[in-house]
Amino acid sequence: MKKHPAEQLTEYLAGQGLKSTSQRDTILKIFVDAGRHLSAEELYARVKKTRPGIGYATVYRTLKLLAGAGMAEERRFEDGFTRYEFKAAKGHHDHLICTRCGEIIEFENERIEALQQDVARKNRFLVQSHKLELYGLCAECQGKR
Amino acid sequence: MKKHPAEQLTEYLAGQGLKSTSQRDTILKIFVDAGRHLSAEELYARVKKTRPGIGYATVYRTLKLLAGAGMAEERRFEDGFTRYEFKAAKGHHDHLICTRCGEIIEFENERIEALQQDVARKNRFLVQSHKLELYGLCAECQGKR
DNA sequence: GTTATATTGAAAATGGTTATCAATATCAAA
DNA sequence: TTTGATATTGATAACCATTTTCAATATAAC
Repeated sequence: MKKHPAEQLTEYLAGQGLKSTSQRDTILKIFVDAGRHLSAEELYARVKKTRPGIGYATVYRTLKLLAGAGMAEERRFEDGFTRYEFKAAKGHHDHLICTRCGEIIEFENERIEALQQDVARKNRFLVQSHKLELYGLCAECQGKR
Repeated sequence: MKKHPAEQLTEYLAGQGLKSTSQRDTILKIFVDAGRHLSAEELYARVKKTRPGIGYATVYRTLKLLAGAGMAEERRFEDGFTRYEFKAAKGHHDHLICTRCGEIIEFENERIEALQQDVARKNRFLVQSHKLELYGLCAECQGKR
């Protein structure tokens, strides 16, 4: 019984004593519809098309808010850009990142996850989160020299 | 038959038509001696103690130079800081990062590496490099609530 | 030594992100 | 529904790590 992102946000805001605004609803909708791995700038560009009045700062603020609400995840890739990913109920996944065209492919591998736990255990380390990124060339870009 | 970092750098510079300077030698020495995972700022602070005359920009420039020479590796962790790691001949390794005290533990696991290749193969992806970071609490910090 | 040019240090510039602040919108209470 | 306390917004300034600029200086080849 999954809730729509919109109500999820509304409930979060109410619970925190924060207010619902049309800006937040708009940004969330565009963020969710856009798919994943958007930078603040990319999101801002899309938001502008629908609601030119919305400011840069509001996009940043909303992204932080969503991250706080557990609805978005902040990730820094090696290219130096911070991207946000809509966080549905689905489990953790990692990324293949094409260094040529920028394509990002998601994957999951529970055997890798299990081995990570082994490593952590050996180091008496309690894992809270992890990040695995494989950088290289996607199938298409391998042909392009 | 491994070369000293100093000569390694000298050879690289000569090969590129660049010049050896006392600043570069000093920064390299301090960087190598300091151990790993230094931010530019941390390195600058250490350099200042020995050679107060050396400027901020020169430290940044030298770090980039070393990265270009394959003697240093640039890494962006989730805390937002870029750190540099001296890159000896030793193989690739990954990191356990304590979110409380900042400690960074290195590890290697060839089974994980092998599984990564499997994942890449399935996606027809050619891996050039990768990054695996486990964030959590180190043994010491687990006790500290 | 001369000379061409790479390098340096200081300061200004850059670029992504965050803080400031007056104007405005939201929501609960009256 | 009007009011009032306060959260939010948009524009802009501020931040901060990193990079660039530029005149002065050091280096390496001649």
